[in-house]
Amino acid sequence: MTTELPDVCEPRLNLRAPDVTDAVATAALLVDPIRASILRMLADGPVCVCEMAAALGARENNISNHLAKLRDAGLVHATRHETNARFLYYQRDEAVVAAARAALVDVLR
Amino acid sequence: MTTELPDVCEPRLNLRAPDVTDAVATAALLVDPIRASILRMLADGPVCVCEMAAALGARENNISNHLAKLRDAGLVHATRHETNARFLYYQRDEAVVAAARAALVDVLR
DNA sequence: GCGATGCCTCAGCCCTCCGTGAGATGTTCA
DNA sequence: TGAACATCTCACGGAGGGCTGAGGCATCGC
Repeated sequence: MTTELPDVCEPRLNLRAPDVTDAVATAALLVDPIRASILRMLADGPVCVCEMAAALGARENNISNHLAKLRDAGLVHATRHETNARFLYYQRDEAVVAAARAALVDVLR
Repeated sequence: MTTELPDVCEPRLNLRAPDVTDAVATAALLVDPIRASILRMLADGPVCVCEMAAALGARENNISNHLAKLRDAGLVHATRHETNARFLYYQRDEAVVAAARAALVDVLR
């Protein structure tokens, strides 16, 4: 990459717009503090909805709304607890998370 | 990190909320396609406002509004062209960009 | 079975943010 | 000097997204 300013006085009108759709979609998920906190918490292992609600000081249906968006994006999925199936434990899909991370890093690299 | 579900039937109410303020602030800048495209374009070297407007198909005052937010965040700064001072060339502050990237990666890692 | 618990979905209100237009500043050129 | 250009700032109107409450489904303990 060139850190120099271009010599020409004429603006370059042939510059192409980069493709940032994946990075923007990921940023749209991270822009909410609750969703960002959820993704960070799940980096340390599975967490159930009521645990997230308690840790983040939010109501459970609010957490559930945000989890729906993360689920639709494929970043997380839920499994029921073996001995107490009332609890839904969420965990990340690390392959999708890695792709999302790569898209963000590509913009800021 | 543990990928296993916890054995206890009692939810863990002692989980702490992570600090995601820096990542959220960065995501708030990347969530707009124009700002994300600007940051990606500037990775290849300085670009002036009219060049961004032409490449992205947006009006110059719109680009300028977005550049103001990136400037306030310290991610970019402007220098006038030496031989034609009408043109403002923007470039990234790579130290700030690296910090923003690190904050995002920390949430998704 | 019945109540309590954990979680989900949906509609509604509210707030924030983006694009636009107008006006202002600074620079170049004739 | 005046016109054209490049850019900035601000106020306004509209669209999108978050929080809430109500209602519903599934599971566990008594």
